[in-house]
Amino acid sequence: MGRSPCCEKDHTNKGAWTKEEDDKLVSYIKSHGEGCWRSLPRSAGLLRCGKSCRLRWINYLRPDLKRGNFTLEEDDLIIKLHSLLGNKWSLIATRLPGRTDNEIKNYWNTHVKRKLLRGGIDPTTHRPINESKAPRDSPKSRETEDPIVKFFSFSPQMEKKESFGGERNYQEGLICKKERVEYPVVEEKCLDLNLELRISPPWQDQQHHDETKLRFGTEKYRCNACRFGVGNGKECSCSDVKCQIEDSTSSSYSSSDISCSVVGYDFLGLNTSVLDFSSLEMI
DNA sequence: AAACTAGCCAACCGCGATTAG
DNA sequence: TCTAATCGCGGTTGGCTAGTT
Repeated sequence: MGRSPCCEKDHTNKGAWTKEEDDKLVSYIKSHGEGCWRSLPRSAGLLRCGKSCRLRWINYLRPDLKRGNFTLEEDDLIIKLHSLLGNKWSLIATRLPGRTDNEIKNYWNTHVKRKLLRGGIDPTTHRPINESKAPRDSPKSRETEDPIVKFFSFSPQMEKKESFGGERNYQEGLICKKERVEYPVVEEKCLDLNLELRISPPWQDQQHHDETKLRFGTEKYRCNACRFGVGNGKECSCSDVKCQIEDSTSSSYSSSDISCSVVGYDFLGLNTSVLDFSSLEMI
């Protein structure tokens, strides 16, 4: 019973990929598309395991990969996302277009981790090292002290009473300037983060963008799932009014004015408007 | 110039979840 | 419903390169 084996392990190459293998893989995927990694090696004439092909494509050959050094913005974003998601590299990668989970993971282990440690930040907890060693007390104190909790302990839709001030503070790690701001605290929200994550790139797939624009004459009419790549595993039909109406994360719109630009999306289980990480102050 | 060390990163390994039969 | 393969992910490793002694 069950499926047939994915590959004959005795007859597969291992180790570094050659230019010829790369070419074969690229040209095969270009003409047949991604998917069915099991049968791909044989079809493409490669003596590789499907798993190996997939890895090579995703981490190295994909045309949309961004090469070169990480920018400061990417750096910050990685730290922020890691503080929220931990070692969920694939999820983090979805927020960094052109970067792969492997690349981010490597970057984290070789650069960011060290940088945080130098600054006295525990890269695992994202808290000052001294504090990380100390036993945690009550949930209440966590709510008031944990910068991550602080960040999510307010609704971004609430009006700011004061503009952000404050200074970058390495020792404090991801210290939110928001502690200086009077925000009504939305109780308990962050203590029980819904980690059924619906997180995805903030960027817009160009083709999708073009198609939508062509259809509506504007990119305005896009559901959140599409706008943010948040599909929740459901098939996207964003160009349909139906889809827009079913967009459960919408906060307010009328049928005559459906605009994703005013609609929130569900990030970490929090209904919120667009989450702008640039508003998070970090190192 | 040679030996050693540290950093980097592509690729492998093993595991859990999902899915085909 | 069960079994086994596939897929995707995170952790780890090994080889290459650059810098230092």
